[in-house]
Amino acid sequence: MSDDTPGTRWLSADERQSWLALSRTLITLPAALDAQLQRDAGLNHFEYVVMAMLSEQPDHALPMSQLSSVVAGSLSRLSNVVKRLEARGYVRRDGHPEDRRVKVAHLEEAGWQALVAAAPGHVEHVRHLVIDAMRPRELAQLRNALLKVLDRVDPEGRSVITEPT
Amino acid sequence: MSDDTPGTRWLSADERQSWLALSRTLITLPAALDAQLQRDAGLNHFEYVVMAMLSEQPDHALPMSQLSSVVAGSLSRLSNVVKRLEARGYVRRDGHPEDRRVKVAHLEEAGWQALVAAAPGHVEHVRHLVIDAMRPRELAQLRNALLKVLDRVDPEGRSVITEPT
DNA sequence: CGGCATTAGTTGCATCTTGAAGTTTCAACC
DNA sequence: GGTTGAAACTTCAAGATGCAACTAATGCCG
Repeated sequence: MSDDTPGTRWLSADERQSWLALSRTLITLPAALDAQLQRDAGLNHFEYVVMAMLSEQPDHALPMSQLSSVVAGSLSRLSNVVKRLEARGYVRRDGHPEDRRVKVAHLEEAGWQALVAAAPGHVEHVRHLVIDAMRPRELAQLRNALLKVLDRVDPEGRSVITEPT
Repeated sequence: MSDDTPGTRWLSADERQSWLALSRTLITLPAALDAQLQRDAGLNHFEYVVMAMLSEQPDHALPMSQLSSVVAGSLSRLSNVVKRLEARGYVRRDGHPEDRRVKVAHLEEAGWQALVAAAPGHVEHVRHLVIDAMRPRELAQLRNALLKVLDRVDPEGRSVITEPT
């Protein structure tokens, strides 16, 4: 890129390399995750995350908008996904007794089963692609850096992710 | 997740936090990039990357399949995108004189102009979300970790990205 | 109470992506 | 030199996403 716009702070060679690595990861990794899950479990990554987050709630349930924060997706996207999962019998949507605007997504038994069936292969894959690809030290550094990015992307930071120890 | 499958090495708490941070980034950051570029330049991130990579070639041109490696996207996806860019007059596809199977994507003047117009805002945004969000040291660590991931995701490693210095 | 802004969620539409299948060209092999 | 296999692309149908518009319920404020 040319540097004829004095007002813009272009990236240094090092910064550019880092950005390219991240940019490439954003294009490549989701495709790899989707492919494995789709092939082995008939789910895409986002669907998996939605069910996984539900499964970690004490009662396997969460209102739609809270769920959308937890999975970091738009409410619109979540609504579509939950509709699909509901059609497969993986999830149910109940009304909320105290606030009739709220719909509570509830993981069904079949959804739990699908999750349990998909989890080992998925974890295996994640381990292979990320966790086992580097030393614990480097993994911690990765988390540290990504948390700073997430803080910029979503300043509200309703992230469930805790600070590194 | 339950640990009743002895054969699976589940993630430790630390590993899980790191994976969640990455997973969340994969969902969140592309949306942020697309939103800015779409709003300010009428391009999505992938379209931008395609034109940017073309612009960095000596002759502003590259065969489709080589381009698809450089941008790390599938050939099918690239074909669709280039067709759109061609319809806007941003790119042209020429035949290759020595191998008639090959189509060479060529960045047009209008595409170059669009890129030059979009770049400052995009770089600004990338700086804000990633580069300026952390210290140079941490940025280097981020790159180091992501390169290891990329090595697993695409073992062929036709990446143009060089090793950290 | 009556209106007004806000919150929760869904949906329609236009766009994008993917995966499979098809075309054309080249290379290799006997 | 024909056949077979692979490579380079494109295309099409099916599914996924985002945005904006919409409904509906709640909260608030005078």
